[in-house]
Amino acid sequence: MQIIRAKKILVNSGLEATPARINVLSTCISATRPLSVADVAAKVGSTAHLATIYRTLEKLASANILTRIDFQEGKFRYEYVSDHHHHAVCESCGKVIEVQDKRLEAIMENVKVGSGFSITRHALELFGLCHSCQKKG
Amino acid sequence: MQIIRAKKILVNSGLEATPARINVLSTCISATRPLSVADVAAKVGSTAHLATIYRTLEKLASANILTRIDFQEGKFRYEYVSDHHHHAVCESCGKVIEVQDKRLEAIMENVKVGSGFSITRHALELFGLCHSCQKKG
DNA sequence: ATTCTTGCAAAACGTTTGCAATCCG
DNA sequence: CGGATTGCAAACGTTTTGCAAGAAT
Repeated sequence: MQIIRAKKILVNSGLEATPARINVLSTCISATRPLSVADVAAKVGSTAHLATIYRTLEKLASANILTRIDFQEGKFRYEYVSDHHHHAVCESCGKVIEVQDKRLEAIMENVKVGSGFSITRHALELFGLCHSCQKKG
Repeated sequence: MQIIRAKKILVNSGLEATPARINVLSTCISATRPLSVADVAAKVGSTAHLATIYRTLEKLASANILTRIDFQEGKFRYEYVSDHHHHAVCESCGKVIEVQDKRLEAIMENVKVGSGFSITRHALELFGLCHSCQKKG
């Protein structure tokens, strides 16, 4: 459990450290992969209502404590991250691994878009088959 | 109108060239930006029921005639594309421009993911402010 | 005749919101 | 006290689905 850590993070960010928030955040910290709202709800049980989870995750994302991630499933996921990275998602079994490529980031930094856009964020997700699903054909 | 062209594309792909499909596809071909299902529905009027539009767009995407795009709005968009490219979306006014970066593609081609993923597709979207919205500050 | 496609209505999801009760500073 | 947070229920927008009617091969 990451309850103490979650509490510190909340206080550090000037957010009230309520039980609901502590539970939601510590769940995200403990997770090994980006969690959907339903995932979080299943983990926190009755300690936080679904609507509260939505509000909490949104608030934590606004505070840059969590990152909102989109695997193009028709719903969002949230991840507790320190370093910026991307994901490769297996389209067969759903396995997720983190991907980092310095060349990628270097390019992303200075993608100069012709018509003068100023880019504030980007979303890059990779999709394919993981090692074991490739063998299963 | 791109009706004749739409019809040819459908036949070429072995799909029945029904009025509903022709209307949906020619609408996408004529579009200057990725269309949501509601966008398509507004354009085709009563020539295709909403459920039919969903089914048609999905079918066209499966046949690689359209690309399904996700601007993280809670809904998908569809685009008729010949060349592979990405998008920059203005978060203020919604303006969309196409982005191409050969270095980006070159890297994407051989992102070797440690754990042996084989990458079949990727999604990259850029978000920020367009030229005129930057000035409006 | 048999398969594919469509319209319709209903339902399924994910998400948001109004409001009253409650908690916290 | 006064503002922030929560639970609840209801609503919302997008997408999917079962089914019967219709069209195509």
